[in-house]
Amino acid sequence: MIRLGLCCLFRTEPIRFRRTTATYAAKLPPERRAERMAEICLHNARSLLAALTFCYHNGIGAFRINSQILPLKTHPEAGYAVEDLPGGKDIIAAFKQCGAYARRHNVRTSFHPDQFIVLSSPRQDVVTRSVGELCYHAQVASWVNADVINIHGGGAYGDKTAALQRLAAAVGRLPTDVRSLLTLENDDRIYTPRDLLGVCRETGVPLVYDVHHHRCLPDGIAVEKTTRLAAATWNREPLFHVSSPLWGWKNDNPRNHHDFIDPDDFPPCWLDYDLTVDVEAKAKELAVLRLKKQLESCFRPAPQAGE
DNA sequence: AGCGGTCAAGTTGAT
DNA sequence: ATCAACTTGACCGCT
Repeated sequence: MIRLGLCCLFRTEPIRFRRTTATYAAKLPPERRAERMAEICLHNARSLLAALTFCYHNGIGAFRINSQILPLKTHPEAGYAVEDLPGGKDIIAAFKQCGAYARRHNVRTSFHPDQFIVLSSPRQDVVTRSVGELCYHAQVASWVNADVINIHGGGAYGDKTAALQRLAAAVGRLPTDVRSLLTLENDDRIYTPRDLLGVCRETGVPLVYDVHHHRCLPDGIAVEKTTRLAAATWNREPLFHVSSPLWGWKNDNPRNHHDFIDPDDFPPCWLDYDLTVDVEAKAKELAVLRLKKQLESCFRPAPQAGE
Protein backbone atom coordinates (compact mmCIF):
# COMPACT_ATOMS: atom_id res chain seq x y z
CA MET A 1 0.00 0.00 0.00
CA ILE A 2 1.04 3.56 -0.72
CA ARG A 3 0.48 6.26 1.82
CA LEU A 4 0.60 9.80 0.50
CA GLY A 5 2.14 12.61 2.50
CA LEU A 6 1.31 16.30 2.73
CA CYS A 7 4.17 18.80 2.91
CA CYS A 8 4.05 21.44 5.63
CA LEU A 9 1.19 23.67 4.48
CA PHE A 10 -2.46 23.82 3.50
CA ARG A 11 -3.91 25.52 0.43
CA THR A 12 -7.54 25.95 1.50
CA GLU A 13 -7.87 24.30 4.89
CA PRO A 14 -7.62 27.06 7.54
CA ILE A 15 -4.62 25.59 9.35
CA ARG A 16 -1.70 27.99 9.61
CA PHE A 17 1.70 27.95 11.24
CA ARG A 18 3.17 31.16 12.59
CA ARG A 19 6.72 32.44 12.42
CA THR A 20 8.64 35.55 13.30
CA THR A 21 11.90 37.20 12.33
CA ALA A 22 15.15 37.65 14.21
CA THR A 23 15.10 41.39 13.49
CA TYR A 24 11.72 41.75 15.13
CA ALA A 25 12.64 39.53 18.09
CA ALA A 26 15.75 41.62 18.67
CA LYS A 27 13.64 44.74 19.10
CA LEU A 28 11.61 43.28 21.94
CA PRO A 29 12.75 43.40 25.56
CA PRO A 30 13.80 39.91 26.72
CA GLU A 31 10.63 39.23 28.67
CA ARG A 32 8.30 40.26 25.86
CA ARG A 33 10.42 38.29 23.43
CA ALA A 34 10.10 35.09 25.47
CA GLU A 35 6.36 35.59 25.76
CA ARG A 36 6.07 36.08 22.02
CA MET A 37 8.12 33.01 21.17
CA ALA A 38 6.08 30.96 23.65
CA GLU A 39 2.86 32.17 22.05
CA ILE A 40 4.02 31.20 18.57
CA CYS A 41 5.37 27.81 19.65
CA LEU A 42 2.15 26.90 21.42
CA HIS A 43 0.11 28.07 18.46
CA ASN A 44 2.22 25.89 16.17
CA ALA A 45 1.87 22.85 18.41
CA ARG A 46 -1.92 23.25 18.26
CA SER A 47 -1.83 23.78 14.50
CA LEU A 48 0.21 20.61 14.17
CA LEU A 49 -2.46 18.66 16.02
CA ALA A 50 -5.06 20.17 13.70
CA ALA A 51 -2.91 19.21 10.71
CA LEU A 52 -2.53 15.61 11.87
CA THR A 53 -6.25 15.43 12.59
CA PHE A 54 -7.05 16.69 9.10
CA CYS A 55 -4.67 14.13 7.60
CA TYR A 56 -6.19 11.26 9.55
CA HIS A 57 -9.76 12.23 8.70
CA ASN A 58 -8.90 12.54 5.02
CA GLY A 59 -6.85 9.42 4.54
CA ILE A 60 -3.55 11.29 4.24
CA GLY A 61 -0.99 9.00 5.81
CA ALA A 62 1.93 11.33 6.40
CA PHE A 63 2.71 14.94 7.22
CA ARG A 64 5.99 16.80 6.75
CA ILE A 65 6.62 19.29 9.55
CA ASN A 66 8.17 22.62 8.65
CA SER A 67 11.53 23.29 10.24
CA GLN A 68 10.24 26.63 11.52
CA ILE A 69 7.77 24.89 13.80
CA LEU A 70 9.85 26.42 16.64
CA PRO A 71 10.91 29.66 14.92
CA LEU A 72 14.47 30.87 15.48
CA LYS A 73 15.09 27.99 17.89
CA THR A 74 18.79 27.75 16.96
CA HIS A 75 19.41 31.37 16.01
CA PRO A 76 22.68 32.67 17.51
CA GLU A 77 20.97 35.67 19.15
CA ALA A 78 17.26 34.92 19.20
CA GLY A 79 17.62 31.19 19.98
CA TYR A 80 16.09 29.69 23.14
CA ALA A 81 15.35 26.50 25.02
CA VAL A 82 11.66 25.67 25.04
CA GLU A 83 11.93 24.74 28.72
CA ASP A 84 12.91 28.33 29.48
CA LEU A 85 9.93 29.93 27.75
CA PRO A 86 6.89 30.90 29.81
CA GLY A 87 4.62 27.84 29.80
CA GLY A 88 7.44 25.80 28.29
CA LYS A 89 6.13 22.60 29.87
CA ASP A 90 2.75 23.13 28.25
CA ILE A 91 4.38 23.65 24.87
CA ILE A 92 6.29 20.39 25.15
CA ALA A 93 3.15 18.63 26.38
CA ALA A 94 1.25 19.94 23.36
CA PHE A 95 3.89 18.54 21.00
CA LYS A 96 3.86 15.22 22.83
CA GLN A 97 0.12 15.16 22.38
CA CYS A 98 0.77 15.44 18.63
CA GLY A 99 3.16 12.51 18.92
CA ALA A 100 0.58 10.39 20.71
CA TYR A 101 -2.07 11.28 18.12
CA ALA A 102 0.25 10.52 15.23
CA ARG A 103 1.15 7.14 16.67
CA ARG A 104 -2.40 6.20 17.58
CA HIS A 105 -3.75 7.11 14.15
CA ASN A 106 -0.75 5.98 12.16
CA VAL A 107 0.04 9.36 10.60
CA ARG A 108 3.73 9.34 9.82
CA THR A 109 5.65 12.57 10.47
CA SER A 110 8.95 13.74 9.09
CA PHE A 111 11.21 16.77 8.74
CA HIS A 112 13.00 18.22 5.73
CA PRO A 113 15.34 20.90 7.07
CA ASP A 114 16.40 23.51 4.57
CA GLN A 115 19.47 24.14 2.49
CA PHE A 116 21.58 25.49 5.31
CA ILE A 117 22.21 22.03 6.70
CA VAL A 118 25.34 20.98 4.83
CA LEU A 119 27.27 18.06 6.26
CA SER A 120 29.58 17.88 3.23
CA SER A 121 30.91 21.44 3.64
CA PRO A 122 34.67 21.86 3.97
CA ARG A 123 33.92 24.62 6.47
CA GLN A 124 33.95 23.35 10.03
CA ASP A 125 31.68 26.16 11.28
CA VAL A 126 29.04 25.26 8.68
CA VAL A 127 29.11 21.60 9.69
CA THR A 128 28.94 22.48 13.38
CA ARG A 129 25.89 24.70 12.85
CA SER A 130 24.33 21.99 10.72
CA VAL A 131 24.74 19.42 13.46
CA GLY A 132 23.17 21.83 15.95
CA GLU A 133 20.23 22.25 13.61
CA LEU A 134 19.86 18.47 13.27
CA CYS A 135 19.90 18.11 17.06
CA TYR A 136 17.04 20.62 17.29
CA HIS A 137 15.07 18.60 14.76
CA ALA A 138 15.79 15.37 16.64
CA GLN A 139 14.47 16.89 19.85
CA VAL A 140 11.16 17.89 18.27
CA ALA A 141 11.10 14.55 16.45
CA SER A 142 11.24 12.75 19.80
CA TRP A 143 8.17 14.71 20.96
CA VAL A 144 6.11 14.20 17.82
CA ASN A 145 7.31 10.68 16.98
CA ALA A 146 8.83 11.67 13.65
CA ASP A 147 11.07 8.99 12.16
CA VAL A 148 12.76 10.93 9.37
CA ILE A 149 14.99 14.00 9.20
CA ASN A 150 15.77 14.30 5.52
CA ILE A 151 18.60 16.37 4.05
CA HIS A 152 20.43 16.77 0.74
CA GLY A 153 24.06 16.00 0.01
CA GLY A 154 24.98 19.68 -0.13
CA GLY A 155 27.59 21.22 -2.38
CA ALA A 156 30.24 19.54 -4.53
CA TYR A 157 32.98 22.16 -4.14
CA GLY A 158 34.49 21.03 -7.42
CA ASP A 159 35.20 17.52 -6.12
CA LYS A 160 32.18 15.32 -5.57
CA THR A 161 34.16 12.32 -4.35
CA ALA A 162 35.88 14.31 -1.64
CA ALA A 163 32.62 15.99 -0.67
CA LEU A 164 30.88 12.62 -0.36
CA GLN A 165 33.69 11.35 1.83
CA ARG A 166 33.28 14.38 4.12
CA LEU A 167 29.54 13.74 4.13
CA ALA A 168 29.96 10.12 5.18
CA ALA A 169 32.47 11.06 7.86
CA ALA A 170 30.20 13.77 9.27
CA VAL A 171 27.26 11.34 9.33
CA GLY A 172 29.43 8.86 11.21
CA ARG A 173 30.18 11.44 13.91
CA LEU A 174 26.51 12.36 14.51
CA PRO A 175 24.94 11.48 17.85
CA THR A 176 23.12 8.15 17.51
CA ASP A 177 19.67 9.62 18.12
CA VAL A 178 20.18 12.03 15.24
CA ARG A 179 21.76 9.50 12.89
CA SER A 180 18.97 7.00 13.44
CA LEU A 181 16.51 9.56 11.98
CA LEU A 182 18.71 10.97 9.24
CA THR A 183 18.04 10.31 5.56
CA LEU A 184 19.66 11.58 2.36
CA GLU A 185 17.76 12.73 -0.71
CA ASN A 186 18.97 13.05 -4.29
CA ASP A 187 18.72 16.62 -5.58
CA ASP A 188 18.21 18.13 -9.02
CA ARG A 189 21.61 19.78 -9.49
CA ILE A 190 24.45 17.83 -7.90
CA TYR A 191 23.83 14.51 -6.20
CA THR A 192 22.02 11.72 -8.04
CA PRO A 193 20.75 8.53 -6.41
CA ARG A 194 23.80 6.75 -7.82
CA ASP A 195 26.05 9.29 -6.06
CA LEU A 196 24.34 8.89 -2.71
CA LEU A 197 23.67 5.16 -2.57
CA GLY A 198 27.29 4.44 -1.63
CA VAL A 199 27.16 6.80 1.33
CA CYS A 200 23.79 5.36 2.32
CA ARG A 201 25.12 1.80 2.36
CA GLU A 202 28.30 2.84 4.14
CA THR A 203 26.55 4.80 6.89
CA GLY A 204 23.25 2.94 7.17
CA VAL A 205 21.35 6.12 6.32
CA PRO A 206 18.36 5.49 4.03
CA LEU A 207 17.90 7.15 0.65
CA VAL A 208 14.82 9.30 0.09
CA TYR A 209 14.26 8.80 -3.61
CA ASP A 210 12.91 11.93 -5.30
CA VAL A 211 11.87 10.79 -8.76
CA HIS A 212 11.30 14.35 -9.97
CA HIS A 213 14.86 15.33 -9.11
CA HIS A 214 16.07 12.12 -10.71
CA ARG A 215 14.28 13.03 -13.95
CA CYS A 216 15.82 16.54 -13.82
CA LEU A 217 19.27 15.12 -13.09
CA PRO A 218 19.44 11.54 -14.41
CA ASP A 219 22.32 9.19 -13.68
CA GLY A 220 21.71 6.46 -16.24
CA ILE A 221 19.89 4.18 -13.81
CA ALA A 222 16.23 3.46 -14.54
CA VAL A 223 13.46 4.48 -12.17
CA GLU A 224 12.55 0.85 -11.50
CA LYS A 225 16.07 -0.13 -10.50
CA THR A 226 16.61 3.01 -8.45
CA THR A 227 13.35 2.30 -6.65
CA ARG A 228 14.59 -1.16 -5.74
CA LEU A 229 18.01 0.08 -4.61
CA ALA A 230 16.56 2.96 -2.61
CA ALA A 231 13.94 0.78 -0.91
CA ALA A 232 16.71 -1.62 0.13
CA THR A 233 18.46 1.12 2.14
CA TRP A 234 15.48 1.42 4.50
CA ASN A 235 15.12 -0.34 7.85
CA ARG A 236 11.57 1.06 8.05
CA GLU A 237 8.91 2.06 5.53
CA PRO A 238 10.66 3.90 2.69
CA LEU A 239 9.84 7.55 2.07
CA PHE A 240 9.94 8.83 -1.52
CA HIS A 241 9.01 12.14 -3.17
CA VAL A 242 7.00 12.90 -6.27
CA SER A 243 6.14 16.11 -8.11
CA SER A 244 5.27 17.35 -11.60
CA PRO A 245 6.95 20.10 -13.59
CA LEU A 246 5.16 23.44 -13.72
CA TRP A 247 5.65 23.98 -17.45
CA GLY A 248 5.95 20.37 -18.58
CA TRP A 249 9.01 18.23 -19.23
CA LYS A 250 9.86 19.89 -22.55
CA ASN A 251 10.46 23.27 -20.97
CA ASP A 252 13.99 24.46 -20.27
CA ASN A 253 13.35 24.43 -16.57
CA PRO A 254 11.29 21.44 -15.43
CA ARG A 255 12.38 21.90 -11.83
CA ASN A 256 9.56 24.17 -10.69
CA HIS A 257 6.65 22.35 -9.13
CA HIS A 258 3.14 22.25 -10.50
CA ASP A 259 -0.01 22.78 -8.43
CA PHE A 260 -0.94 19.12 -8.91
CA ILE A 261 0.63 15.78 -9.78
CA ASP A 262 0.20 14.43 -13.28
CA PRO A 263 -0.58 10.75 -12.61
CA ASP A 264 1.75 9.88 -15.49
CA ASP A 265 4.62 11.21 -13.36
CA PHE A 266 3.84 8.70 -10.61
CA PRO A 267 6.08 5.66 -11.21
CA PRO A 268 3.80 2.65 -11.70
CA CYS A 269 6.41 0.38 -10.11
CA TRP A 270 5.95 2.20 -6.79
CA LEU A 271 2.51 0.59 -6.51
CA ASP A 272 4.24 -2.73 -5.81
CA TYR A 273 5.82 -1.40 -2.59
CA ASP A 274 4.73 -0.40 0.89
CA LEU A 275 5.76 3.24 0.74
CA THR A 276 5.24 6.72 1.99
CA VAL A 277 5.22 9.18 -0.92
CA ASP A 278 5.41 12.86 -0.07
CA VAL A 279 3.50 14.91 -2.61
CA GLU A 280 5.44 18.04 -3.44
CA ALA A 281 2.78 20.10 -5.16
CA LYS A 282 1.75 23.66 -4.62
CA ALA A 283 -1.94 22.91 -4.22
CA LYS A 284 -0.97 21.03 -1.06
CA GLU A 285 -3.84 19.00 0.47
CA LEU A 286 -5.91 19.41 -2.70
CA ALA A 287 -3.12 17.80 -4.72
CA VAL A 288 -2.70 14.94 -2.27
CA LEU A 289 -6.42 14.20 -2.24
CA ARG A 290 -6.67 14.35 -6.04
CA LEU A 291 -3.70 12.02 -6.53
CA LYS A 292 -5.09 9.66 -3.91
CA LYS A 293 -8.33 9.36 -5.86
CA GLN A 294 -6.46 8.84 -9.11
CA LEU A 295 -4.28 6.11 -7.62
CA GLU A 296 -7.26 4.37 -6.09
CA SER A 297 -8.86 4.13 -9.49
CA CYS A 298 -5.74 2.25 -10.64
CA PHE A 299 -6.54 -0.52 -8.15
CA ARG A 300 -10.26 -0.68 -8.83
CA PRO A 301 -11.46 -2.33 -12.02
CA ALA A 302 -12.63 0.36 -14.43
CA PRO A 303 -16.42 0.77 -14.34
CA GLN A 304 -17.95 -1.26 -17.16
CA ALA A 305 -20.45 0.20 -19.57
CA GLY A 306 -23.97 -0.26 -18.23
CA GLU A 307 -22.92 -0.28 -14.55
C1' DA B 1 -6.80 47.75 6.70
C1' DG B 2 -3.88 47.01 3.04
C1' DC B 3 0.49 46.81 0.85
C1' DG B 4 5.20 45.67 -0.12
C1' DG B 5 9.94 44.86 1.27
C1' DT B 6 12.18 41.65 4.02
C1' DC B 7 13.28 37.41 6.16
C1' DA B 8 19.51 33.57 9.99
C1' DA B 9 21.88 30.32 7.85
C1' DG B 10 24.90 27.61 2.18
C1' DT B 11 25.85 26.68 -2.44
C1' DT B 12 25.32 26.82 -7.26
C1' DG B 13 24.61 28.63 -11.70
C1' DA B 14 22.19 32.07 -14.68
C1' DT B 15 22.60 36.75 -15.80
C1' DA C 1 29.39 40.95 -9.31
C1' DT C 2 24.70 40.15 -8.24
C1' DC C 3 20.91 37.41 -7.37
C1' DA C 4 17.30 33.85 -7.71
C1' DA C 5 16.42 29.22 -6.60
C1' DC C 6 15.93 25.76 -3.35
C1' DT C 7 10.32 23.21 -0.14
C1' DT C 8 7.33 27.53 0.90
C1' DG C 9 4.65 32.50 2.01
C1' DA C 10 4.19 35.04 6.16
C1' DC C 11 5.48 38.83 8.96
C1' DC C 12 6.07 43.51 10.26
C1' DG C 13 6.33 48.31 9.60
C1' DC C 14 4.68 51.81 6.98
C1' DT C 15 0.99 54.50 4.92
